[in-house]
Amino acid sequence: MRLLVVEDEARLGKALQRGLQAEGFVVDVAADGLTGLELARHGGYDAMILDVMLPGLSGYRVVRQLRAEERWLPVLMLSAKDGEYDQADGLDCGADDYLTKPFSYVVLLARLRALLRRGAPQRPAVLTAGDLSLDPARRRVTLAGAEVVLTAREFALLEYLLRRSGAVVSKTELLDHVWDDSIETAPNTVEVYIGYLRRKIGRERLETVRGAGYRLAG
Amino acid sequence: MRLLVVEDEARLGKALQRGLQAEGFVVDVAADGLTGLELARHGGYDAMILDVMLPGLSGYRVVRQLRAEERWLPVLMLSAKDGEYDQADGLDCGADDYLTKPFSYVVLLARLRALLRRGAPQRPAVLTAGDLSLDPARRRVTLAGAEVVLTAREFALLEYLLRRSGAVVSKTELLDHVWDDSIETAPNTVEVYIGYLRRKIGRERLETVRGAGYRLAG
DNA sequence: AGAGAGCCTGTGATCGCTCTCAGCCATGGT
DNA sequence: ACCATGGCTGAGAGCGATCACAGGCTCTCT
Repeated sequence: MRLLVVEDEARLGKALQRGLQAEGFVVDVAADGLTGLELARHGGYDAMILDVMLPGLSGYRVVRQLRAEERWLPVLMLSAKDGEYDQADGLDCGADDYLTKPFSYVVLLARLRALLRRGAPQRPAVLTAGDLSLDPARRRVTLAGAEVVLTAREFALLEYLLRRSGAVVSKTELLDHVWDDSIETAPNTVEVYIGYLRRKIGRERLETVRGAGYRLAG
Repeated sequence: MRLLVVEDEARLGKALQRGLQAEGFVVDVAADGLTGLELARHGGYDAMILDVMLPGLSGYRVVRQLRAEERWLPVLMLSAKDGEYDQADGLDCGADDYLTKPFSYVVLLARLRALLRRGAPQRPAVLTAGDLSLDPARRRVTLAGAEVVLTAREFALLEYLLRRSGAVVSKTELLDHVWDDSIETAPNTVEVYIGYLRRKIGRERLETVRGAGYRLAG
């Protein structure tokens, strides 16, 4: 784990660096806001410990700037100010945690661990096959970059086919998984919706396997 | 946003509930560790405020159990113990933040906001989508720089949609997270409020996905 | 107590989606 | 080449989702 410590008070900076290195972290130290910001931008750190009172650029500004640039590395703020509004301001600027000096080293470590634990959020998978892609969360389908508008049923059908992309899927299987009341629904319904899909995503991508079902080009 | 408060001291629990509801949160309160754990498992909350000293099952155990079950909802711990090792223990059990009683309400709110931010896929202090921006801390919404005045419910709805910006959000999900008594409230209510929002922020920004829900232009 | 704001429900109209039906077409076996 | 089987498609009926409007209820502030 790589950490960036931005702290102008040399002694504290050194102490932090040594202590954190002893815990197995790789630690760089910057002594002012501007170099801190620059390093945070391009240093590839896993988290940042940021003093508020800095020469040049305050800690508040550093976080705000980082967040404005859509950089989301975890930031733990350090400050001598312990007023409730100072703390709230720091957090509302985009910091993830806030510690007031003097702080306990044990607490700093625990909070740092908590921050690192909450790593990058996993993004939901996007299903693709060739130039076709489907995003289940956004309910969006694109074909060679262009958006394709599908109805709810068409979407559900395509999603199922994409999950089995390349395999032959029978009409009964589709009725079971894409339609609610598979007994009541005629197999012809599937054929109809396959037809709709073909019109929207292109005929050649969705193959008929006579007597067996359908196959989406994988 | 749905919150779960687990606190056995009835007066503090009530006070928290009232205060947080005034901020637009949907808040449930549990008075002991076991019901708290059960609710956290299946309640679909966005975050949890958890007292350490609880009858039956301590707060430490509740978090540990939740994490063991791979449930990652953000947890803010409350405790009267302010020893550095108590704090470190709480965080190392899997809590995301730790506040010692007595705490400042302003700080609690700021830390809660930071926690919710961190849980979201993206985590700016101010939520934006295009020329629309919403500041949870200041309760302000601006559209292309001009302030938009929203009622409490409209604000909560927009905030939730913004946090899921780009994704399709179903009416039931909205009822769960933005409304208190989701069973008692008709889906039509959501439709009505979507209508209000559209009038205020512009029709084109808030798309209907028929049969699925609504999507805020991301 | 009264006024006003905000919140929710009920109703009716509209419109898009879903599915059925009936007939046509394609395929492959004889 | 012919037939049987299975697949495809255009048209349309019905239904369910969505939306807007209006009215009633409940709080809060004066």
